[in-house]
Amino acid sequence: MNDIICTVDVVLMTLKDSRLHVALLKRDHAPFAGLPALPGGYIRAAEDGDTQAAAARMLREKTGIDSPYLEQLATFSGRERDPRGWSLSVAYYALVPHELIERAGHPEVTLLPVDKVGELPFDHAHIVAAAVQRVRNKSSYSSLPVYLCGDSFTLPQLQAVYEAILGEPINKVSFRRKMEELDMVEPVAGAMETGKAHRPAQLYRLRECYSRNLSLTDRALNAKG
Amino acid sequence: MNDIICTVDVVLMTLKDSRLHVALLKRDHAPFAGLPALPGGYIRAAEDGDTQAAAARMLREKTGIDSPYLEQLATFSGRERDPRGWSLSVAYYALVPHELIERAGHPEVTLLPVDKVGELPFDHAHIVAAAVQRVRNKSSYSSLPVYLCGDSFTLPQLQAVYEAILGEPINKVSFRRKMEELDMVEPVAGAMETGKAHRPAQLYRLRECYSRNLSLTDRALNAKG
DNA sequence: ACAATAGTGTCTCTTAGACAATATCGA
DNA sequence: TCGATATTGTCTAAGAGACACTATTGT
Repeated sequence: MNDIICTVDVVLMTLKDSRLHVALLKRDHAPFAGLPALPGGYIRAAEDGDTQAAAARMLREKTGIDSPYLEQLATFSGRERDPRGWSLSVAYYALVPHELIERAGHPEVTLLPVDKVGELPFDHAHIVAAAVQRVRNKSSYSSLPVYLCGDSFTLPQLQAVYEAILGEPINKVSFRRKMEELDMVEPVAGAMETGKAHRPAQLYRLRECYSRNLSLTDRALNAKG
Repeated sequence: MNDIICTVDVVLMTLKDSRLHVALLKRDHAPFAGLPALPGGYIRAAEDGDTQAAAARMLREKTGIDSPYLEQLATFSGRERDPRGWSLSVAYYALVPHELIERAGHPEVTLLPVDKVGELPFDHAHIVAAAVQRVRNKSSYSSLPVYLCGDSFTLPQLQAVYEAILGEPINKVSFRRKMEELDMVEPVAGAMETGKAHRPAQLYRLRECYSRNLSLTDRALNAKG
């Protein structure tokens, strides 16, 4: 009665060498078996409560990661995108610290810089591009990038993360003012980053209340006009 | 093989009496036959190129409207939202001038203020709420509201539209500066709004290049902090 | 002339960015 | 002490909002 292929795909992103990377997996089934593609698969009505749950399951099964942040990106559909026929994929995106991927220890996961993705099966290159655009845009007015950091981090580190995503330097004073205003991080009392040959930096952590929700601002981080 | 119900739903909105309204239709099939709900229905793989085309078809068939602006909102899914079983609905939203709905002449279309929607079948109330939030948010930094105006309009009229959507007054000077900066409207040479007992206002129209694309700004229209 | 709203000039206040001064570590 | 980077203070410039003034219509 219903001849539509229903899938979810997840764009798992992280920061490595100060550049945004996307996680790809070699496909083990046709079509496009053997080619790297986004982790994804069929929605299983029997076991998935909704598409969000399906995406979380896919991420867990294929990469071993349980991401705190997993947001719906958009739905991609059409007759041409899958050689098997009319298909529909609900795409999600997740941001995690690099260590989390290492620790999950799924060696078949490969990380590719988002600007080096090139051709991918289906319309996955298109989905990745949409995800990157969403992350860039959302990072400019929210706390989204903290999900790329570990449990604790210094403000200069966090600023470097923002700069890596946005692709341009941010004024230090403005950045600190903005973080203050967003009120999303708090200093870890007494914890400093030591070992460097210079003044130690205060360690911060994400406030509990924002562990799965973003902190938003109506004024972008850097407005060049 | 695939037991997922695939549908699209459209949140068609307009401005009436300076308030945002949503178009609802009485359902003529079960489930919830007879109740007002969003225009929507099954995706037809045979005739719809993708979900966007399906949404446009739905809007055309059920309301007689061909909206210049039709954007994907999000996908709503789950086991519980439809009594028939696990379902997935790709939701779209459209903004049109009130006259366009009148002129289409589908009398079964009823307009309800978005804050008076109350209970609706499926999770349609939820979808409407998401659409309203999206429109409010997007209106604060883009030319989205011009789709609610007719072919030509005065700047005070347009400002009133923005104020109706955002729910708060906007500074007149700032608004005009912003419209200038967005560069999305152009004066219609020599055309003025006459007949009122005061100085006539210049008529404007949307620039050709923005007829189906938004003009964006990185600084919100009104920032209260 | 008067009421009413359109359109513009300008002042002030807020906020972003530049710059620089101070602080604190390891070597 | 020196080199390096963290953190903070302050000045300047750009943009937003307040206010008021001028313009143009119908009555």
